[in-house]
Amino acid sequence: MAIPRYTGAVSNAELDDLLEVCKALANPTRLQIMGWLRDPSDHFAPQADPVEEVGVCVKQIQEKAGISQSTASQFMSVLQRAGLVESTRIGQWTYYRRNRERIAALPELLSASL
Amino acid sequence: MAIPRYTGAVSNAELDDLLEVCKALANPTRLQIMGWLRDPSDHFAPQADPVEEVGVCVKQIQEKAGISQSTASQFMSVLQRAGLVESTRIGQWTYYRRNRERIAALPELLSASL
DNA sequence: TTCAAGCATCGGAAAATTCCGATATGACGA
DNA sequence: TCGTCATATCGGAATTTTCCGATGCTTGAA
Repeated sequence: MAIPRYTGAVSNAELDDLLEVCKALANPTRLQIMGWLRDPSDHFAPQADPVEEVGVCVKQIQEKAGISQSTASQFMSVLQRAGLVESTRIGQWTYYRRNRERIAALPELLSASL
Repeated sequence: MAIPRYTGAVSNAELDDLLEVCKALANPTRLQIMGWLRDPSDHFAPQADPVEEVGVCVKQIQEKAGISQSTASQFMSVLQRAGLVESTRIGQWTYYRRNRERIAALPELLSASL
């Protein structure tokens, strides 16, 4: 049984975490989407449920980004797995919104890692 | 001639910049290297020139990371193009060190973009 | 000048990512 | 119950990234 060695200021889990975030953001469209989600009502048309509460549905993101439906769905999954967005299913829609806590913690994670 | 439209809080150039940073960090080895460069003397053996001043030579990084010489050189180029490290050539060695200003500015860039 | 060390670049095989259309699932309305 | 809409997932072609060995360049010592 190997004894884990203390390797620095940041745990491996945190580094893996940061890596996932970087991979998720290492795509121009996904990075843009994150920007649009900062001010949803500025970038997306009105929809059934209030944008500011639940977020933006996949269809709106797909149209805005000019990508296929399947790609839009996959992109949002990638962002969600990285913890950058949260989702709520209401009826036939899945609404995505920024994960504010997580995003607010990123600068600190960055400062601690590089 | 198209008139550029104001599209939000962050310029396209800044987004491209952030994208390059994310791409550079979206690799486990490169991310690790950035961490090692925070405390070079803790992670690398002594070398001809003082680590704290000029940085770490490619050979040390290569050995620490367990990658080939060519890969080490390429990885450092990627990090440099993203602005994350600076280099100094002294004799036969190329020393790489963190770009402190740039790294210090990252949290703000991040906060402004997502 | 010659040799070796350190680094950068080239060429390419393998792996991962991108992004699509097709298809499946569940919700809603007629 | 059917058909439609929004979304998720599957399978795969195209592109990009990864990472290597081979090669070329520059420096410093002999």
